[in-house]
Amino acid sequence: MCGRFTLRTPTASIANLFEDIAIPEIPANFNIAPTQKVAAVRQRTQQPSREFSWLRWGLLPAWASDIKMGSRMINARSETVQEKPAFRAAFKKRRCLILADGFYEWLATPHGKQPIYICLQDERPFCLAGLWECNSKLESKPLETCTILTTAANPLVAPIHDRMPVILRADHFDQWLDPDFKDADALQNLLQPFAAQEMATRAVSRNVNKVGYNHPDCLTPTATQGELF
DNA sequence: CCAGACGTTGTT
DNA sequence: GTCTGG
DNA sequence: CCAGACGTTGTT
DNA sequence: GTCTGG
Repeated sequence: MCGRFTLRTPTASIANLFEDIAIPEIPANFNIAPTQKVAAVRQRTQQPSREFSWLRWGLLPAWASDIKMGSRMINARSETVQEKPAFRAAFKKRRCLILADGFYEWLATPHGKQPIYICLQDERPFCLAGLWECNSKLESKPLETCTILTTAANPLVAPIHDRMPVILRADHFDQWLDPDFKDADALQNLLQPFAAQEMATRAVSRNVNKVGYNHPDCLTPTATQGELF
């Protein structure tokens, strides 16, 4: 699954992914958690251009009347997302990209939970497949929220966890973002596990949840990586 | 018909 | 909003 | 996902 | 143990 991730790449490099979109300054965050604002790109219906948005992580359907519902909707299974009542409307018309450059999975060991950081081998930023919603029933201002799709773990991640977030290749951005693209099977085909040979894992400091979201020590390698599996 | 759920993960 | 269960 | 709380009453 | 908040 994906319950914590990072976005620490300098904003100028992130902007290179989207030449046509104005990207605001994005502070490095080494520990992005549910309910926080995540950096996203989306395209609204009947509007030609894409836009950058900050979205609250934890999808709250338009009809939800309890904000608690959103904090549990941090992931959507790609295998069932098109049918689930909480996600299917967003899947049809409100798909988005969530900017990231790595994510954490927690490996249970005899000595406790060991955070493992997973990113691309070249550590470049990438996009996670997301959905977004707008809810106006709860607060005076409309609340825009999102969720991250998950899929089966690839062979690199499988020893740590059986699920991983959907990473989209740049040549799939167009279809994923287009609210008028209706081919459900084609969309489903975008949600495959990312190539293991292009990714890397490393055990990192257990202080990831103590040192603070903006602290690079989140990614300090630990010495025990070889003993973990 | 109305009432109530609407989700994922990991663990047992 | 829409489906399921009673 | 993890960390932290997990309660009520009366008074300010 | 389980829920809530971040």
